[in-house]
Amino acid sequence: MADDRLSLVFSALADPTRRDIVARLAAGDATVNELAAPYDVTVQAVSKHIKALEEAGLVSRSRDAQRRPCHLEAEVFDLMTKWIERYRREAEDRFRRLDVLLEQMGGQPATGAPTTEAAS
Amino acid sequence: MADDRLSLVFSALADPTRRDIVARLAAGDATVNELAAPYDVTVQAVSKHIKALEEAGLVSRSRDAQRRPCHLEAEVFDLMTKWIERYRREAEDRFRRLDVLLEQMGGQPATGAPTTEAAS
DNA sequence: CGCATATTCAACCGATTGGTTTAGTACCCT
DNA sequence: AGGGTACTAAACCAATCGGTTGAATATGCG
Repeated sequence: MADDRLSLVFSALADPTRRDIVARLAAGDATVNELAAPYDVTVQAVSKHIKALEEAGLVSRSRDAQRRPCHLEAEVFDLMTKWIERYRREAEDRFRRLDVLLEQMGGQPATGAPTTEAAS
Repeated sequence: MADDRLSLVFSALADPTRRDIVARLAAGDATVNELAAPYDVTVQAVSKHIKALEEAGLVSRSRDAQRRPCHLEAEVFDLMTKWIERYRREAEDRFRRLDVLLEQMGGQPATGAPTTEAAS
């Protein structure tokens, strides 16, 4: 797998267990054991998932005795949203131009054309 | 790999070549051959990439003689942004509450606190 | 110290991935 | 019909993934 930041983030979130971990961390920091509890896989497997999230920059960890509390680094989400929004906007602009063109040609407007507050 | 929609979309975008294909499709529809041209992999490999994007719902295809023009379905991006924004918001709200709490306790405000127009 | 708890490391396993080559299908043109 | 172009399917391969078990490390507690 490519090791650039965006690839790491996307592939970290491609796994439902890891997305669930992120969702739970959004509600508050938690230790590996706490995070592992709800799943029916071993704590080692969860430890690996957390490591993947950490390498993607989505999670950071501190130390509290033998515990390693995990903390969600939500800023990394920006990297994704920026990428997504950029191309979504391009695609929608293009669609809108096409729509205008079709109207000028006297045809029906294209169906499902995104509006200015597209896909809120 | 999990086959729920969100997993398919995230893992489709975890590959830099596929992200590049999406970026190029945002500028306009293109055929498999056109898309494959810039990369130094075989057209079959690109065909597979496009299939992955298609299965994630990011790309649709029509038919034009022997050509199969690819079209970006930007609406699917919403699925991701919704997921991302939800947990980012939760995490930031939590961070802000902590920040307020620290101030009430007379300490320094936490550093790097997200503002209301967080990480623009 | 000795033991329990929390976490990681290492080795292994089957499934999946991204790539290849080779072959097949679909369509146009003469 | 025959041949070229665009694309997909199939079989294969090395690398990675998500999981396991078992052992190691780090810390707190009596």
